[in-house]
Amino acid sequence: MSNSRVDVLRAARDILAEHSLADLSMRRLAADLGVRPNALYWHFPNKQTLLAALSDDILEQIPDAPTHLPWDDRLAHLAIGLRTALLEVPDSAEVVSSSWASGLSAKTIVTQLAATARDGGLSERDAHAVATAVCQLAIGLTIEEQTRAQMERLQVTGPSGRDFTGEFGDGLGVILDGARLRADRSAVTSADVESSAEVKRT
Amino acid sequence: MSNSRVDVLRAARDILAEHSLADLSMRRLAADLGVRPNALYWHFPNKQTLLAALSDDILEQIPDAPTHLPWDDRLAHLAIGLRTALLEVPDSAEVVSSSWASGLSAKTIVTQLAATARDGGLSERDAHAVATAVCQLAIGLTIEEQTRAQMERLQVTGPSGRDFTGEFGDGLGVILDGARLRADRSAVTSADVESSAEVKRT
DNA sequence: GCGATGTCCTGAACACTGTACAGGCATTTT
DNA sequence: AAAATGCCTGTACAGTGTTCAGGACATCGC
Repeated sequence: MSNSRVDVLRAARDILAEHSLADLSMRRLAADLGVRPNALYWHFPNKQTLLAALSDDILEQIPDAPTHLPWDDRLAHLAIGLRTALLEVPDSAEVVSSSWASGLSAKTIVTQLAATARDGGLSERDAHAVATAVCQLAIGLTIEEQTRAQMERLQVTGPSGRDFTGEFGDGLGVILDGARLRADRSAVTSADVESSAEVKRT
Repeated sequence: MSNSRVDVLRAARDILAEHSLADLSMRRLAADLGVRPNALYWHFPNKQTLLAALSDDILEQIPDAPTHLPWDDRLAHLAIGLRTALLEVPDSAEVVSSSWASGLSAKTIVTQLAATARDGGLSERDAHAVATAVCQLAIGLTIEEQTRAQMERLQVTGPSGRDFTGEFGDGLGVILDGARLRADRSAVTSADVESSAEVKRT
Protein backbone atom coordinates (compact mmCIF):
# COMPACT_ATOMS: atom_id res chain seq x y z
CA MET A 1 0.00 0.00 0.00
CA SER A 2 1.55 3.27 -1.07
CA ASN A 3 1.15 6.30 1.10
CA SER A 4 0.40 9.64 -0.50
CA ARG A 5 1.24 13.09 0.71
CA VAL A 6 -2.14 13.52 2.35
CA ASP A 7 -1.81 10.19 4.14
CA VAL A 8 1.38 11.47 5.72
CA LEU A 9 -0.31 14.67 6.81
CA ARG A 10 -3.26 12.81 8.24
CA ALA A 11 -0.98 10.53 10.21
CA ALA A 12 0.96 13.52 11.49
CA ARG A 13 -2.27 15.10 12.62
CA ASP A 14 -3.27 11.92 14.37
CA ILE A 15 -0.03 11.87 16.32
CA LEU A 16 -0.65 15.42 17.50
CA ALA A 17 -4.23 14.57 18.37
CA GLU A 18 -3.47 11.44 20.35
CA HIS A 19 -0.05 12.31 21.74
CA SER A 20 1.93 15.52 21.32
CA LEU A 21 4.38 17.48 19.25
CA ALA A 22 7.24 15.83 21.12
CA ASP A 23 6.03 12.47 19.81
CA LEU A 24 5.82 13.73 16.25
CA SER A 25 9.21 12.48 15.08
CA MET A 26 9.99 11.31 11.60
CA ARG A 27 10.57 7.83 12.97
CA ARG A 28 7.31 7.68 14.87
CA LEU A 29 5.40 9.10 11.94
CA ALA A 30 6.98 6.60 9.58
CA ALA A 31 6.26 3.74 11.94
CA ASP A 32 2.58 4.70 12.10
CA LEU A 33 2.49 4.60 8.31
CA GLY A 34 4.20 1.22 8.22
CA VAL A 35 7.22 2.62 6.50
CA ARG A 36 10.92 3.39 7.11
CA PRO A 37 11.71 6.95 8.31
CA ASN A 38 13.53 8.04 5.18
CA ALA A 39 10.51 7.17 3.06
CA LEU A 40 8.97 10.44 4.26
CA TYR A 41 11.65 12.36 2.42
CA TRP A 42 10.06 11.39 -0.83
CA HIS A 43 7.00 13.47 0.10
CA PHE A 44 8.69 16.37 1.86
CA PRO A 45 12.22 17.72 1.57
CA ASN A 46 12.50 18.03 5.35
CA LYS A 47 10.52 18.05 8.56
CA GLN A 48 10.06 21.80 8.56
CA THR A 49 8.17 21.74 5.26
CA LEU A 50 6.09 18.83 6.46
CA LEU A 51 5.08 20.85 9.51
CA ALA A 52 4.33 23.88 7.37
CA ALA A 53 2.00 21.78 5.21
CA LEU A 54 0.39 20.44 8.36
CA SER A 55 -0.04 23.99 9.60
CA ASP A 56 -1.80 25.08 6.42
CA ASP A 57 -3.93 21.97 6.68
CA ILE A 58 -5.07 22.86 10.17
CA LEU A 59 -5.82 26.49 9.36
CA GLU A 60 -7.89 25.50 6.34
CA GLN A 61 -10.54 24.32 8.78
CA ILE A 62 -11.37 27.93 9.66
CA PRO A 63 -14.83 28.65 8.25
CA ASP A 64 -15.50 31.84 6.31
CA ALA A 65 -17.41 34.47 8.23
CA PRO A 66 -21.10 34.88 7.30
CA THR A 67 -21.24 37.70 4.76
CA HIS A 68 -24.41 39.23 6.17
CA LEU A 69 -22.69 40.25 9.42
CA PRO A 70 -21.14 43.69 9.95
CA TRP A 71 -17.40 43.84 9.46
CA ASP A 72 -16.43 43.86 13.12
CA ASP A 73 -18.57 40.83 13.88
CA ARG A 74 -16.96 39.09 10.92
CA LEU A 75 -13.56 39.92 12.38
CA ALA A 76 -14.56 38.38 15.69
CA HIS A 77 -15.98 35.38 13.87
CA LEU A 78 -12.72 34.76 12.01
CA ALA A 79 -10.64 35.26 15.13
CA ILE A 80 -12.68 32.78 17.10
CA GLY A 81 -12.55 30.41 14.14
CA LEU A 82 -8.77 30.63 14.17
CA ARG A 83 -8.60 29.87 17.85
CA THR A 84 -11.09 27.03 17.55
CA ALA A 85 -9.16 25.45 14.70
CA LEU A 86 -6.00 25.60 16.78
CA LEU A 87 -7.67 24.12 19.85
CA GLU A 88 -8.95 21.25 17.74
CA VAL A 89 -5.43 19.84 17.34
CA PRO A 90 -3.14 19.73 20.38
CA ASP A 91 0.15 21.61 20.04
CA SER A 92 -0.96 22.96 16.66
CA ALA A 93 -0.36 26.55 17.77
CA GLU A 94 3.34 25.90 18.16
CA VAL A 95 3.43 24.22 14.77
CA VAL A 96 1.71 27.19 13.18
CA SER A 97 3.98 29.66 14.91
CA SER A 98 7.20 28.10 13.69
CA SER A 99 5.75 27.50 10.24
CA TRP A 100 4.85 31.16 9.91
CA ALA A 101 8.27 32.13 11.13
CA SER A 102 9.99 29.91 8.61
CA GLY A 103 8.00 31.54 5.82
CA LEU A 104 6.93 28.17 4.41
CA SER A 105 3.33 28.72 5.32
CA ALA A 106 0.53 30.46 3.48
CA LYS A 107 -0.87 32.81 6.18
CA THR A 108 -4.13 33.13 4.28
CA ILE A 109 -5.97 33.86 7.52
CA VAL A 110 -4.00 37.08 7.90
CA THR A 111 -5.07 38.33 4.49
CA GLN A 112 -8.64 37.25 5.19
CA LEU A 113 -8.67 39.21 8.42
CA ALA A 114 -7.05 42.21 6.79
CA ALA A 115 -9.56 42.18 3.95
CA THR A 116 -12.41 42.10 6.45
CA ALA A 117 -10.91 45.04 8.34
CA ARG A 118 -10.64 46.92 5.06
CA ASP A 119 -14.39 46.41 4.65
CA GLY A 120 -14.77 48.47 7.82
CA GLY A 121 -13.01 51.34 6.10
CA LEU A 122 -9.59 50.84 7.65
CA SER A 123 -6.52 51.80 5.67
CA GLU A 124 -4.39 49.00 4.28
CA ARG A 125 -1.85 49.55 7.03
CA ASP A 126 -4.36 49.63 9.85
CA ALA A 127 -6.18 46.61 8.49
CA HIS A 128 -2.97 44.63 8.36
CA ALA A 129 -2.05 45.78 11.85
CA VAL A 130 -5.37 44.56 13.21
CA ALA A 131 -4.97 41.23 11.43
CA THR A 132 -1.50 40.57 12.83
CA ALA A 133 -2.47 41.68 16.32
CA VAL A 134 -5.38 39.25 16.29
CA CYS A 135 -3.31 36.38 14.92
CA GLN A 136 -0.41 36.85 17.29
CA LEU A 137 -2.79 37.01 20.22
CA ALA A 138 -4.59 33.85 19.17
CA ILE A 139 -1.44 31.89 18.41
CA GLY A 140 0.56 33.13 21.40
CA LEU A 141 -2.16 32.47 23.92
CA THR A 142 -2.98 29.09 22.43
CA ILE A 143 0.66 28.05 22.58
CA GLU A 144 0.57 28.74 26.31
CA GLU A 145 -2.73 26.95 26.73
CA GLN A 146 -1.74 23.85 24.78
CA THR A 147 1.69 23.56 26.35
CA ARG A 148 -0.01 23.83 29.72
CA ALA A 149 -2.52 21.17 28.74
CA GLN A 150 0.26 18.85 27.67
CA MET A 151 2.11 19.35 30.96
CA GLU A 152 -1.02 18.59 32.93
CA ARG A 153 -1.56 15.44 30.90
CA LEU A 154 1.94 14.31 31.82
CA GLN A 155 1.22 15.26 35.43
CA VAL A 156 4.29 17.47 35.69
CA THR A 157 2.03 20.33 36.77
CA GLY A 158 -1.34 20.93 38.29
CA PRO A 159 -4.02 23.04 36.59
CA SER A 160 -2.96 26.62 35.91
CA GLY A 161 -6.21 28.16 37.01
CA ARG A 162 -6.13 30.48 34.03
CA ASP A 163 -9.17 31.09 31.86
CA PHE A 164 -7.60 31.19 28.42
CA THR A 165 -10.89 31.54 26.60
CA GLY A 166 -11.69 34.56 28.73
CA GLU A 167 -8.25 36.06 28.25
CA PHE A 168 -8.55 35.64 24.51
CA GLY A 169 -11.99 37.19 24.43
CA ASP A 170 -10.78 40.16 26.44
CA GLY A 171 -7.70 40.71 24.30
CA LEU A 172 -9.73 40.37 21.14
CA GLY A 173 -12.21 42.89 22.52
CA VAL A 174 -9.47 45.46 23.06
CA ILE A 175 -8.09 44.99 19.55
CA LEU A 176 -11.54 45.21 18.00
CA ASP A 177 -12.23 48.38 19.96
CA GLY A 178 -9.06 49.82 18.51
CA ALA A 179 -10.14 48.74 15.04
CA ARG A 180 -13.58 50.33 15.41
CA LEU A 181 -12.06 53.54 16.67
CA ARG A 182 -9.87 53.73 13.60
CA ALA A 183 -12.81 52.92 11.37
CA ASP A 184 -14.67 55.91 12.81
CA ARG A 185 -11.67 58.17 12.48
CA SER A 186 -11.08 57.29 8.83
CA ALA A 187 -14.78 57.69 8.10
CA VAL A 188 -14.71 61.17 9.58
CA THR A 189 -11.54 62.31 7.86
CA SER A 190 -12.53 60.97 4.47
CA ALA A 191 -15.88 62.71 4.83
CA ASP A 192 -14.07 65.92 5.70
CA VAL A 193 -11.90 65.55 2.67
CA GLU A 194 -14.80 64.87 0.35
CA SER A 195 -16.95 67.67 1.61
CA SER A 196 -14.19 70.22 1.26
CA ALA A 197 -13.99 69.17 -2.37
CA GLU A 198 -10.36 68.19 -2.19
CA VAL A 199 -8.82 65.39 -4.17
CA LYS A 200 -8.89 62.21 -2.19
CA ARG A 201 -6.31 59.52 -2.62
CA THR A 202 -7.04 55.80 -2.39
CA MET B 1 38.26 27.68 37.27
CA SER B 2 34.76 27.07 38.48
CA ASN B 3 31.83 28.34 36.51
CA SER B 4 28.88 29.82 38.32
CA ARG B 5 25.27 29.92 37.30
CA VAL B 6 25.62 33.39 35.82
CA ASP B 7 28.68 32.33 33.83
CA VAL B 8 26.57 29.69 32.17
CA LEU B 9 23.85 32.17 31.36
CA ARG B 10 26.33 34.64 29.97
CA ALA B 11 27.88 31.97 27.77
CA ALA B 12 24.43 30.94 26.56
CA ARG B 13 23.66 34.53 25.71
CA ASP B 14 26.91 34.81 23.80
CA ILE B 15 26.06 31.79 21.70
CA LEU B 16 22.73 33.34 20.78
CA ALA B 17 24.40 36.64 20.03
CA GLU B 18 27.16 35.26 17.84
CA HIS B 19 25.41 32.26 16.35
CA SER B 20 21.82 31.11 16.84
CA LEU B 21 19.39 29.12 18.93
CA ALA B 22 20.18 26.05 16.82
CA ASP B 23 23.79 26.30 17.97
CA LEU B 24 22.79 26.60 21.60
CA SER B 25 23.19 22.93 22.51
CA MET B 26 24.29 21.69 25.89
CA ARG B 27 27.44 20.33 24.28
CA ARG B 28 28.30 23.54 22.54
CA LEU B 29 27.57 25.57 25.64
CA ALA B 30 29.70 23.29 27.78
CA ALA B 31 32.53 23.40 25.28
CA ASP B 32 32.51 27.20 25.35
CA LEU B 33 32.81 27.02 29.13
CA GLY B 34 35.64 24.51 28.93
CA VAL B 35 33.60 21.83 30.59
CA ARG B 36 31.91 18.51 29.86
CA PRO B 37 28.19 18.71 28.84
CA ASN B 38 26.83 17.04 31.93
CA ALA B 39 28.53 19.62 34.15
CA LEU B 40 25.71 21.97 33.21
CA TYR B 41 23.26 19.77 35.04
CA TRP B 42 24.76 20.86 38.28
CA HIS B 43 23.48 24.39 37.65
CA PHE B 44 20.16 23.61 35.97
CA PRO B 45 17.96 20.52 36.16
CA ASN B 46 17.43 20.57 32.39
CA LYS B 47 17.77 22.69 29.29
CA GLN B 48 14.26 24.07 29.55
CA THR B 49 14.93 25.68 32.92
CA LEU B 50 18.23 27.02 31.65
CA LEU B 51 16.40 28.68 28.77
CA ALA B 52 13.77 30.04 31.14
CA ALA B 53 16.46 31.65 33.27
CA LEU B 54 18.03 33.06 30.12
CA SER B 55 14.64 34.43 29.12
CA ASP B 56 14.18 36.21 32.44
CA ASP B 57 17.71 37.50 32.10
CA ILE B 58 16.98 39.04 28.73
CA LEU B 59 13.70 40.62 29.80
CA GLU B 60 15.32 42.20 32.83
CA GLN B 61 17.00 44.61 30.46
CA ILE B 62 13.71 46.39 29.84
CA PRO B 63 13.93 49.83 31.45
CA ASP B 64 11.11 51.14 33.60
CA ALA B 65 8.98 53.76 31.94
CA PRO B 66 9.55 57.39 33.06
CA THR B 67 6.96 58.07 35.74
CA HIS B 68 6.22 61.59 34.58
CA LEU B 69 4.66 60.39 31.32
CA PRO B 70 0.92 59.79 30.91
CA TRP B 71 -0.13 56.17 31.26
CA ASP B 72 -0.57 55.45 27.58
CA ASP B 73 2.85 56.81 26.73
CA ARG B 74 4.27 54.64 29.50
CA LEU B 75 2.54 51.65 27.95
CA ALA B 76 4.13 52.44 24.61
CA HIS B 77 7.47 52.94 26.31
CA LEU B 78 7.34 49.54 27.97
CA ALA B 79 6.18 47.83 24.79
CA ILE B 80 9.01 49.30 22.77
CA GLY B 81 11.39 48.41 25.57
CA LEU B 82 10.22 44.81 25.38
CA ARG B 83 10.75 44.66 21.67
CA THR B 84 14.14 46.35 21.91
CA ALA B 85 15.31 43.91 24.56
CA LEU B 86 14.27 41.03 22.35
CA LEU B 87 15.98 42.45 19.28
CA GLU B 88 19.18 42.83 21.28
CA VAL B 89 19.68 39.06 21.42
CA PRO B 90 19.05 37.01 18.27
CA ASP B 91 16.41 34.28 18.58
CA SER B 92 15.55 35.48 22.06
CA ALA B 93 11.88 35.87 21.16
CA GLU B 94 11.56 32.15 20.55
CA VAL B 95 13.31 31.45 23.84
CA VAL B 96 10.95 33.76 25.68
CA SER B 97 7.91 32.28 23.98
CA SER B 98 8.66 28.72 24.96
CA SER B 99 9.76 29.77 28.44
CA TRP B 100 6.46 31.53 29.04
CA ALA B 101 4.60 28.54 27.71
CA SER B 102 6.42 26.16 30.00
CA GLY B 103 5.47 28.32 32.97
CA LEU B 104 9.07 28.44 34.23
CA SER B 105 9.41 32.12 33.51
CA ALA B 106 8.51 35.15 35.58
CA LYS B 107 6.48 37.24 33.10
CA THR B 108 7.06 40.35 35.16
CA ILE B 109 6.69 42.52 32.05
CA VAL B 110 3.06 41.44 31.78
CA THR B 111 2.27 42.57 35.30
CA GLN B 112 4.19 45.81 34.71
CA LEU B 113 2.16 46.51 31.60
CA ALA B 114 -1.07 45.60 33.34
CA ALA B 115 -0.28 47.86 36.28
CA THR B 116 0.40 50.74 33.92
CA ALA B 117 -2.89 50.13 32.15
CA ARG B 118 -4.64 50.16 35.51
CA ASP B 119 -3.17 53.62 36.07
CA GLY B 120 -5.20 54.66 33.06
CA GLY B 121 -8.33 53.60 34.85
CA LEU B 122 -8.81 50.26 33.12
CA SER B 123 -10.43 47.42 35.00
CA GLU B 124 -8.19 44.57 36.12
CA ARG B 125 -9.48 42.40 33.30
CA ASP B 126 -9.06 45.04 30.62
CA ALA B 127 -5.62 45.94 31.87
CA HIS B 128 -4.50 42.34 31.74
CA ALA B 129 -6.00 41.96 28.29
CA VAL B 130 -4.04 44.94 27.01
CA ALA B 131 -0.86 43.61 28.56
CA THR B 132 -1.15 40.17 26.96
CA ALA B 133 -2.14 41.60 23.60
CA VAL B 134 0.95 43.81 23.62
CA CYS B 135 3.27 41.00 24.71
CA GLN B 136 1.97 38.46 22.25
CA LEU B 137 2.28 40.98 19.45
CA ALA B 138 5.84 41.86 20.39
CA ILE B 139 6.96 38.27 20.87
CA GLY B 140 5.13 36.83 17.89
CA LEU B 141 6.33 39.45 15.47
CA THR B 142 9.87 39.30 16.78
CA ILE B 143 9.95 35.54 16.40
CA GLU B 144 9.15 36.02 12.73
CA GLU B 145 11.70 38.78 12.36
CA GLN B 146 14.52 36.94 14.07
CA THR B 147 13.87 33.64 12.33
CA ARG B 148 13.88 35.54 9.08
CA ALA B 149 17.13 37.26 10.00
CA GLN B 150 18.71 33.91 10.81
CA MET B 151 17.63 32.46 7.48
CA GLU B 152 19.06 35.40 5.62
CA ARG B 153 22.33 35.03 7.47
CA LEU B 154 22.51 31.42 6.32
CA GLN B 155 21.61 32.55 2.81
CA VAL B 156 18.67 30.15 2.56
CA THR B 157 16.43 33.09 1.75
CA GLY B 158 16.62 36.61 0.44
CA PRO B 159 15.34 39.62 2.37
CA SER B 160 11.64 39.44 3.22
CA GLY B 161 10.93 43.04 2.35
CA ARG B 162 8.80 43.37 5.46
CA ASP B 163 9.06 46.35 7.79
CA PHE B 164 8.74 44.65 11.16
CA THR B 165 9.31 47.82 13.13
CA GLY B 166 6.50 49.47 11.23
CA GLU B 167 4.22 46.49 11.64
CA PHE B 168 4.86 46.45 15.36
CA GLY B 169 4.24 50.16 15.68
CA ASP B 170 0.96 49.85 13.80
CA GLY B 171 -0.24 46.88 15.83
CA LEU B 172 0.74 48.59 19.05
CA GLY B 173 -1.13 51.68 17.92
CA VAL B 174 -4.33 49.72 17.42
CA ILE B 175 -4.08 48.06 20.81
CA LEU B 176 -3.35 51.35 22.55
CA ASP B 177 -6.33 52.92 20.81
CA GLY B 178 -8.44 50.12 22.19
CA ALA B 179 -6.97 50.70 25.63
CA ARG B 180 -7.66 54.44 25.52
CA LEU B 181 -11.20 53.85 24.38
CA ARG B 182 -11.79 51.58 27.36
CA ALA B 183 -10.17 54.10 29.68
CA ASP B 184 -12.68 56.71 28.52
CA ARG B 185 -15.58 54.32 28.87
CA SER B 186 -14.67 53.28 32.39
CA ALA B 187 -14.06 56.92 33.35
CA VAL B 188 -17.56 57.79 32.23
CA THR B 189 -19.28 54.83 33.84
CA SER B 190 -17.49 55.13 37.15
CA ALA B 191 -18.35 58.80 37.22
CA ASP B 192 -21.96 57.86 36.64
CA VAL B 193 -21.80 55.46 39.51
CA GLU B 194 -19.96 57.69 41.96
CA SER B 195 -21.97 60.80 41.43
CA SER B 196 -24.97 61.22 39.25
CA ALA B 197 -23.47 64.39 37.95
CA GLU B 198 -22.01 63.85 34.51
CA VAL B 199 -18.32 64.53 34.25
CA LYS B 200 -16.64 65.04 30.97
CA ARG B 201 -13.19 63.69 30.50
CA THR B 202 -10.32 66.07 29.81
C1' DG C 1 45.62 19.18 61.55
C1' DC C 2 41.04 16.57 60.55
C1' DG C 3 36.89 15.47 59.07
C1' DA C 4 32.62 17.21 57.20
C1' DT C 5 30.18 19.83 53.89
C1' DG C 6 29.33 22.04 49.78
C1' DT C 7 30.65 23.23 45.02
C1' DC C 8 31.79 21.92 40.65
C1' DC C 9 33.26 18.70 37.54
C1' DT C 10 34.55 13.93 34.84
C1' DG C 11 33.82 9.44 32.11
C1' DA C 12 31.02 6.63 30.02
C1' DA C 13 26.85 5.47 28.44
C1' DC C 14 21.69 5.37 26.74
C1' DA C 15 18.11 6.21 23.79
C1' DC C 16 16.98 9.17 20.87
C1' DT C 17 16.88 12.81 16.71
C1' DG C 18 16.83 14.61 11.47
C1' DT C 19 18.87 13.52 7.30
C1' DA C 20 21.90 11.58 3.11
C1' DC C 21 23.01 8.23 -0.50
C1' DA C 22 22.36 4.50 -3.37
C1' DG C 23 19.59 1.11 -4.88
C1' DG C 24 15.03 -1.66 -5.74
C1' DC C 25 10.32 -3.19 -6.65
C1' DA C 26 5.66 -2.13 -8.72
C1' DT C 27 2.66 0.25 -11.37
C1' DT C 28 1.67 3.13 -15.11
C1' DT C 29 2.73 5.19 -19.52
C1' DT C 30 4.74 5.07 -24.15
C1' DA D 1 8.76 -4.54 -24.60
C1' DA D 2 10.80 -0.48 -22.82
C1' DA D 3 10.81 3.49 -20.16
C1' DA D 4 9.36 6.39 -16.72
C1' DT D 5 7.15 7.40 -12.44
C1' DG D 6 5.96 6.78 -7.60
C1' DC D 7 7.18 4.97 -3.36
C1' DC D 8 10.05 2.63 -0.58
C1' DT D 9 14.38 -0.05 1.75
C1' DG D 10 19.11 -0.59 4.05
C1' DT D 11 22.57 1.41 6.01
C1' DA D 12 24.83 4.95 8.04
C1' DC D 13 26.35 9.60 9.97
C1' DA D 14 26.64 13.15 13.16
C1' DG D 15 24.35 15.10 16.35
C1' DT D 16 20.84 15.64 20.58
C1' DG D 17 19.33 15.86 25.91
C1' DT D 18 20.04 13.34 29.88
C1' DT D 19 21.57 9.86 33.67
C1' DC D 20 24.59 7.69 37.00
C1' DA D 21 28.38 6.94 39.93
C1' DG D 22 32.31 8.90 41.31
C1' DG D 23 36.24 12.41 42.12
C1' DA D 24 38.87 16.82 42.90
C1' DC D 25 39.02 20.90 45.48
C1' DA D 26 37.90 24.55 48.64
C1' DT D 27 35.85 26.15 52.94
C1' DC D 28 34.43 25.74 57.67
C1' DG D 29 33.81 23.97 62.50
C1' DC D 30 36.31 21.43 65.92
